[in-house]
Amino acid sequence: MKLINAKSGSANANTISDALSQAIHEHRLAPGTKLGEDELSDIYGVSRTIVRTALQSLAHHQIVEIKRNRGAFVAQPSLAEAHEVFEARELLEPRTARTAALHATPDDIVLLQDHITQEHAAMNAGDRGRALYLSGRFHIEIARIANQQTIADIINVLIARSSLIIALYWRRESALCESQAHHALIKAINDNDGTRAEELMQSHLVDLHSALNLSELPAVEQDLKSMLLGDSGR
Amino acid sequence: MKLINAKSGSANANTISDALSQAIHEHRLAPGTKLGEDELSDIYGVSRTIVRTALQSLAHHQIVEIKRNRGAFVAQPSLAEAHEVFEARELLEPRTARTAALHATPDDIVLLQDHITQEHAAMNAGDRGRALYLSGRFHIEIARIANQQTIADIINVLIARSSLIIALYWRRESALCESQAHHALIKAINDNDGTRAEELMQSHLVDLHSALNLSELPAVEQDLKSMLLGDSGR
DNA sequence: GCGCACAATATTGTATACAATGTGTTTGGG
DNA sequence: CCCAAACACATTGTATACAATATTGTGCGC
Repeated sequence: MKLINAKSGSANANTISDALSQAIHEHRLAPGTKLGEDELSDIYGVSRTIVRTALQSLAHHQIVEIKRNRGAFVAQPSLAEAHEVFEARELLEPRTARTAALHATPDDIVLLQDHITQEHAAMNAGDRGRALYLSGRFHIEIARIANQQTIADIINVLIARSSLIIALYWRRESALCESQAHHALIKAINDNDGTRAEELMQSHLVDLHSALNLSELPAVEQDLKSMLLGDSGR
Repeated sequence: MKLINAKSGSANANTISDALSQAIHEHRLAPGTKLGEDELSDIYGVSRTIVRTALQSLAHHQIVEIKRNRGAFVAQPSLAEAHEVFEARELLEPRTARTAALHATPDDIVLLQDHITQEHAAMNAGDRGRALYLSGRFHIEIARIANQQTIADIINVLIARSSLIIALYWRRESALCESQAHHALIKAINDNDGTRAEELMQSHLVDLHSALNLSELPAVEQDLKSMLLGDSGR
């Protein structure tokens, strides 16, 4: 496992959980990956106490699963969870986008456009993981603009889980071109057109949701089992 | 501080956080109360390690605030947070109630009616705290019936925070008679009337939200300060 | 050679010891 | 008598030692 920000000697629980969270979000850590405590405490130069705090924090966000006496693993959301996450986002985000459109200041617009620019740059640089991370941040930014910190926190968690869901269930056929939808959203927000912003966000989320593969995929830990059971060629 | 379930010797982090959570929900622990680690580890007969895990869990749910080098305190949501929490609930719960109405089985109805009965019993017994706790569980139960575990988890957190908000900002004039609204909701759900369930939940939440005191209350910890500054009489 | 039981190892769970920080008290000076 | 600085105390933060559990490896019997 290779992680950035692995400075030795001066990391606290937040920096570790943030680093892991970002790594997961950018698909540098795949679902099912074991996150050993000793391993992480070596990497970050802190005791297991701190590492455990960080892992518990990630577990609360449901992007890490802690199995008793087995350790921490990057979560593998089930297909049911995947649908639930997007359904929750569809309840929260459209109305929040409406509010954001009514509250947005010129500075906010600049910030959002900056996001898009970076997103585009990452995409052109071939760094799909970073583009995905940035597109998630875009959604959180909208909740912040709506002056709804509580909803922003909830969306933050849902987006982290969405990243795992995309890693597991994304259909390769459908291209992940979020920047177009985001661009349209910025325009609606800039025009203070709440209704349009709400509609755009709604359809954007429906698009994402419908681009998921409907068939249940085998979990990484289950891969071995299913392969040994003979269906390796499928 | 006096807490139930204080068995010595066999508690894990979950039992402690659940006990504290319930105590907070039932208003046996007031906002601002200091939750000392040694104190809790004595009460539950475990080391501070376990207590800290429990407190961190509650902090993630935002019903406990951990101040670095100062300790853990029962959270004191600001008025802005209070509004945000109810706005989030208004986005999530009505639509979820609709789904529940369409999914509910006869067993579910029985379970909900059971809830109401207990709620009523607690109210008659003068145990307002327990009635409040049960009424919260009622809302979570609806999300469960809607087959939306993710949303149920979110609502669970929001309701815990709502309990703190009620403790801080409730107007005494307005009676807290939720069982009527809940009764009407059960009827709509029993009739599989999704639209009506959604409407009822919406108005129920608006009622709760509008029953908050609009003026910011002084935080408990600030009481001392403001008294020492001379405005003791206000 | 195969399967099961047992032992060795590695990893996590818990408790405790020590360090760091904040709080309250006491004492000295004005 | 009041204020301030320094000290003592209490509490939290972190690291480490030990215990419990799961996993892996080995050897014995069949």
